[in-house]
Amino acid sequence: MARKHAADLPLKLDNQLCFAVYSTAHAFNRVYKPLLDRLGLTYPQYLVMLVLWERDGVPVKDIGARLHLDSGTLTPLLKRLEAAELIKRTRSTEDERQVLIALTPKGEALREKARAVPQAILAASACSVGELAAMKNEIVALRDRLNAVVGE
Amino acid sequence: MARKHAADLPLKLDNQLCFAVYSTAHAFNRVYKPLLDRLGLTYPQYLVMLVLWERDGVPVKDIGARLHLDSGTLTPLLKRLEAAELIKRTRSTEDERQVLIALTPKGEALREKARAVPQAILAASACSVGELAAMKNEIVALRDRLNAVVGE
DNA sequence: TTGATTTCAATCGTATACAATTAAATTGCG
DNA sequence: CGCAATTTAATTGTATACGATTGAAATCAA
Repeated sequence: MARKHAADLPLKLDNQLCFAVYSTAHAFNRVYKPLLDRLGLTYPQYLVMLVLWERDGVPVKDIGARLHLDSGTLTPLLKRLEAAELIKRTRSTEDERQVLIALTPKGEALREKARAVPQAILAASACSVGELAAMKNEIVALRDRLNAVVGE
Repeated sequence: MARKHAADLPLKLDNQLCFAVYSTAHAFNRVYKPLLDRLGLTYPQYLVMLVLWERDGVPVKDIGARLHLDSGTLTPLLKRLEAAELIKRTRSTEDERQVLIALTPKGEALREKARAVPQAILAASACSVGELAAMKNEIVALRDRLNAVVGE
């Protein structure tokens, strides 16, 4: 008996970086929710739109590589964006395996309304732009190390 | 025309802290997956077990408050842990609204196997304990500011 | 060039997440 | 006390996530 509690410290929830990241992702989601509701988007749908606003007419694969999502997640999500008339899905003629995702005019137009979102998030985080950028870089570096272990 | 691209920078995926957090949570998940498979747990199930290993016999509400999860998520998750014979769910006699969650001997025993997990994660993150703790504190501070905005 | 391999999206099954509703139990107020 | 308001889990419906499989298309190799 009288075993020291030290051995249990690594198992303490509050000591785990992963839980901090996991719960922060949820906290972000709650902040984004009312903003994205106005755009009629969920957060993953918003991420797909961000990718498309940067570059249009890309195959599903590329979106997946960018967001670390596979076709099992993206196919139904993209069908919902198509049903909302924000994107068009067309089989590539050069490579019939690929489905190319393009913005509709409505999807293009949504970009203007979306500009308000990052500003609101910045305000909610109560940080300077510089602090946010620094934290982002740290987290991305961590993410990349983790991904390297799993093998990309 | 000739509008500067500066206005688009906040909409760039790679500039967004939230995406960094979101994708890091996924990266963690991928690292945890093979470790937790050995325990027969998913990551959210592992989080519930961490809570119970700290304190046993708590109502569903308390677990939800700790993990920021509601009964819609926890009820089916806890039923699966009960089916796996890791926990027992019993209505409280003092307050029949509450369901108390207690570890079974099997659930208690799993704790020993779980000790290997945090070590493996530490190795995968390729950081010192001090760096991880510092990053965790920063992220938790951010999370708490975000939660304050939403109102808890 | 054919045949095996690989690639890509879709599909299926399981497991979170969360909003909204429900039902039962408890609390609190007049 | 007595009833309204609140609390707690469970339920329902929608939307991710991801592993595994499938089928079609493209590539590679012999």
